[in-house]
Amino acid sequence: MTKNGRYDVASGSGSTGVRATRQRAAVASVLESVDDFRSAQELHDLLRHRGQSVGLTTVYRTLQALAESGEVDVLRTPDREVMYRRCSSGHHHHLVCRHCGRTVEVEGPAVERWSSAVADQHGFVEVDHTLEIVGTCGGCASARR
Amino acid sequence: MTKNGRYDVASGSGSTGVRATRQRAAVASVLESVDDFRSAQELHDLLRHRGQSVGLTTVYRTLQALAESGEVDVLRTPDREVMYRRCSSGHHHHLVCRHCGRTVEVEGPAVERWSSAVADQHGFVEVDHTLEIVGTCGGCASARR
DNA sequence: ATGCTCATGGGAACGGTTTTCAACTTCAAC
DNA sequence: GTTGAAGTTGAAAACCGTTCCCATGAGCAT
Repeated sequence: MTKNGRYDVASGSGSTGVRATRQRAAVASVLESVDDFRSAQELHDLLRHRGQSVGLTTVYRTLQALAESGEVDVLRTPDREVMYRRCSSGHHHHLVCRHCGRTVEVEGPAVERWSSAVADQHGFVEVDHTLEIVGTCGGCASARR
Repeated sequence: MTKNGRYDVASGSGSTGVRATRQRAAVASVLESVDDFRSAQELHDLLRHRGQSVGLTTVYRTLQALAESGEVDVLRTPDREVMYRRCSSGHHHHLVCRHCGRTVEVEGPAVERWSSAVADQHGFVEVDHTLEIVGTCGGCASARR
């Protein structure tokens, strides 16, 4: 929520060649202002309407970087679009409303244990998993009744 | 494994306008002959090499139909490709090798219970979920050691 | 201020998937 | 067996999210 022109992105190190730019700050800030999953293109549009235009290419690059460093969560919609959302650190899953996109982060220690047990049983190693729960949230359910 | 030209696809009804064609039989049969996930394009190639060419468009259409009717499972790779695999009926999840694609179907009643409980807790209804476990299978693990 | 290096962004390229549409099959009815 | 209505096919073009190219621009240590 910085009001002036100041910003700081990944304010750390100084040795690794990662630079603080207006664009990265803008992407980080727009992510901060929404709390559901958004596609790169939607974020690009939001930025334009805010008067903080950032090239689409840059939006993609920045989101990828953020995803890689674990600062945003990634979700793939059925229509092959990738959605992003700032997230809390640590491993978690999502409960997403299929209508409005409302998202709740949930943890499932039991699931973690179960999946590694199953993998083990079948001789799989370096196991990873994806789990997303989609449904209709309370609001949307009453709205469309 | 029909040796002659005969085939039958969705041999039923007769009233709903769905027809038995060489192409649909070919797609069904190639799916029968593989047991890992394959992309539409891979299946299209396999068919060509078998001398049972089917247009790519038709392969896509047929796979979509099969997926819709629950006769094949669908998986989306990180690189936005959709993979298909014939599957057993009923709800299940997959343990997939990230290197060779080897796939094991697994069931997780605990996961089902957990996810619907979580959804309930947050007021979500009509809940669905996706869970895929990816890892390196025993074979690939030793091969790349 | 300078310069080295990294970052940006418009436009072209990519690639999986879907659409278009005219020619072709299937199959129920005769 | 023929016919004809309706479903099916497939080559090529369109689609569309994403990535690449590369000339220009901007951070930051000096």
